[in-house]
Amino acid sequence: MRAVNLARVLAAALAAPTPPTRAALATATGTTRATASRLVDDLVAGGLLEESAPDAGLPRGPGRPGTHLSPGRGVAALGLQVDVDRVAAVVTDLTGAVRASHVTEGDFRGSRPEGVLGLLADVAGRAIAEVDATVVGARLALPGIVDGRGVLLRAPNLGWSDVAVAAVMPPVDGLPAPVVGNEADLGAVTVSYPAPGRPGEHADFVYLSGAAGIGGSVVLDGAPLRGRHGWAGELGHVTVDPDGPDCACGSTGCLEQYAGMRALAVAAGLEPTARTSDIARAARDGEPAAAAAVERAAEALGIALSAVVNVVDVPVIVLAGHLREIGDLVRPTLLETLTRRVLSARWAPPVVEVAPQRPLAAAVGAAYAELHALVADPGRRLGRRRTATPAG
Amino acid sequence: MRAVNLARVLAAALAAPTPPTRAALATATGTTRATASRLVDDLVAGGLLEESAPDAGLPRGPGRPGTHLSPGRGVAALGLQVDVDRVAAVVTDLTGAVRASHVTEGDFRGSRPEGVLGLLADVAGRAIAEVDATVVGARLALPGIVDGRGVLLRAPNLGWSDVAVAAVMPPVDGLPAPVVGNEADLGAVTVSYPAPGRPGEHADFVYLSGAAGIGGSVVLDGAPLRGRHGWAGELGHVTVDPDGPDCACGSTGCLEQYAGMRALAVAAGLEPTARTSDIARAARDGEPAAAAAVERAAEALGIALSAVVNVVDVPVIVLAGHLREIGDLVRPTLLETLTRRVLSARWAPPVVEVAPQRPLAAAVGAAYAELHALVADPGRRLGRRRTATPAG
DNA sequence: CAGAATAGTTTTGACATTGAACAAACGTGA
DNA sequence: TCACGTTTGTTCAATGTCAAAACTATTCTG
Repeated sequence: MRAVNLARVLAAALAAPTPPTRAALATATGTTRATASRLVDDLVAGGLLEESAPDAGLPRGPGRPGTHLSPGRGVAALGLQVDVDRVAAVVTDLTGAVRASHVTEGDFRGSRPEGVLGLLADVAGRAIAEVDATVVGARLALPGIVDGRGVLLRAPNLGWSDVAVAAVMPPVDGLPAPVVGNEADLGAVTVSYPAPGRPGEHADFVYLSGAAGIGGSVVLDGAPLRGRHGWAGELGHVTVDPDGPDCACGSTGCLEQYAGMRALAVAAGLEPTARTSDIARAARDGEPAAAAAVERAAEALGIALSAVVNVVDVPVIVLAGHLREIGDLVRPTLLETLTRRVLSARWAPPVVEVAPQRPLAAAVGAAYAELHALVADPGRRLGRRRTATPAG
Repeated sequence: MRAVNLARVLAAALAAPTPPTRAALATATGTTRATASRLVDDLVAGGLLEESAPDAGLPRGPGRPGTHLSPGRGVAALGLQVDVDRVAAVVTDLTGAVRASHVTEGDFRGSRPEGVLGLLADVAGRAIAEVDATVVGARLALPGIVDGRGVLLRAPNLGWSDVAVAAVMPPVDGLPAPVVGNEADLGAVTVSYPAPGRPGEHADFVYLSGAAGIGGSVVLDGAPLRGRHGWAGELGHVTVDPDGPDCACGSTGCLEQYAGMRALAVAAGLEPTARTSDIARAARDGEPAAAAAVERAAEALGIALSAVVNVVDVPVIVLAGHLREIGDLVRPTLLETLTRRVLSARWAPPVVEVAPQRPLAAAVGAAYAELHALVADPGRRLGRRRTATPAG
């Protein structure tokens, strides 16, 4: 099927670390130069790829130099994000460049969805207006449990329940309503793919995103594990100690009660709304309460994550969100706990990393995810382009 | 691509609950009757499908009756299994019928791999000799951690480490060395597929296999979750209580220390080698120690499994192996614990089931898995069959 | 027994891929 | 400087698969 090959060629072009030639794509996809060339022509005509001038200092040798192909800058996607303290919209093209970015801050705890999603549509409209590219889709990252049909079932920190985004959010610039996804799942996309379609350093890892609560995503082979209903990755409520403190979810001893920002602040003897940087500073300064709180969080993280690694065999942990700031503080104890409690640690030592600094990671990941949907089926956008029949 | 359609037609034929006709396969796969018919012809010629007489009491109506297609009985696979107390070999064909089955009992704790694998080759040879079908492959289920290249890294209850099966096991009847897999992963195959290629009641579930230790497999979309190295599903060593009893693995409070058969027997006040049925009987008879042990196991299972469900969103639990026999005893507490500790329980109530009684489930699942590999790529077996060109 | 309905086959045409040949563009070395 | 090798990209005929439609076969219905 042509659609399959089209997708494979485009994927190979985006995955290449440096702009490849038609011939390179042919060998990468396993087809002949003839077919690869024809497919590339269609992709260029559709704006998904661009022929870049061979000016750059790329490696040269004998033979005819090829024309190098870069991701097209004419197609882009809209990524949206709602947090407890801001709404944001970014527009990203196939090169991964953030072409526009708008944020509105606020306090959205216990807010009404109508108002917040109205604000979101506002920043989204402004972001799109700035960009000279066709926006192929929109995706929204929400800090909560989302069902398969675009309904947010529950976002505890926003205080939202059963929000049908498509029905509540005003339409943006003629685009269809955004696809809705989990904030951690979409944030993880920016780690598995530093740019759309370009694989990053890790393809298998656990992404732990500390925000108001603790969200997680298990990434396997570059794709977030979804599970039966798409609710996989709820690491915040894994039981760390069955006799531990009560949690708002109705259980006891959940990870969030040890490593959640609020719990951490209280245990450190600070205001419940203290910022993570304050907790980190106090711990680094040797304040006993803060240091003990961080240590306890590290061990709790180790217990919860060892369960994850035992069950899904993903020995790389990426700490993101607010957990980035205490990453180096928790790493030693976390690693030690993992090594002790993970059965396969002997053969695959656990790795703990801090996510690269990336503003609005969830929104950017949402845009990438939407672009990935395009890359998986380029034929849809190019249409049934028939072979150029000479008029006659 | 023709290979893809060939696989789709065969998969549809196997998935159908009742022998479908060519026309039914055409609509099921979305192709036209013409193509489906041609592909079916090739599959019948290759022995992968059989035209069954339309004698049976299948639904009849107006129109020309079609010829119904059943899985071919001419191709089969060899499934092997090594436990602490037996080795077994089964030969299964595409209909799912066990055509031959041989078992040799023994005590293989702390055994030497050479001897046991020799016994295994022996029963395998006898099983193959009985069957009049071409055996397309062999797969071996082992109770331990297996790497991607057919090496058993560690099977604690057998006492084996770093066993390269292909190098140690004598060849069986000219077959290539068996593919090696985890016992729980392969046992789970028989639950997701009651017959090769035929989807069962659940496509997403956690399979918990109690043998000497506790093995597990997380099945998503019919396929066991493999993870980065293929070691996913090690549920036996998920931490239930960080302050719990020491485990042989070096950690503390592992699930195996509560729900493993040995731990259960000791907690019930019986011999460490007591049979599960004895424990179950004692608990049912109201012996306090036994009842308390089972209750403790149920809660431990609930804590460990709630972590699994939170992380991978698979709300169906299937208890297999020795856990089958205490299934009804642990179910109430297990369900209650899951409901309390699983965040999404409100929207998807957990389900706990007992696996259907199936002798040598792991070996049968191993054979099925090998047949699935064939179904995924039927072209490999059929060869480059060219269109029937009339001689001339 | 005519007609409707469904199953399966044959034929024809469209289309994508392959393979080979060919033109284009560059470096190398005599 | 110029022939030669080398690599890129395109063109063209051949091949194979699928889709659409027409056609045959076989049953049930009235």
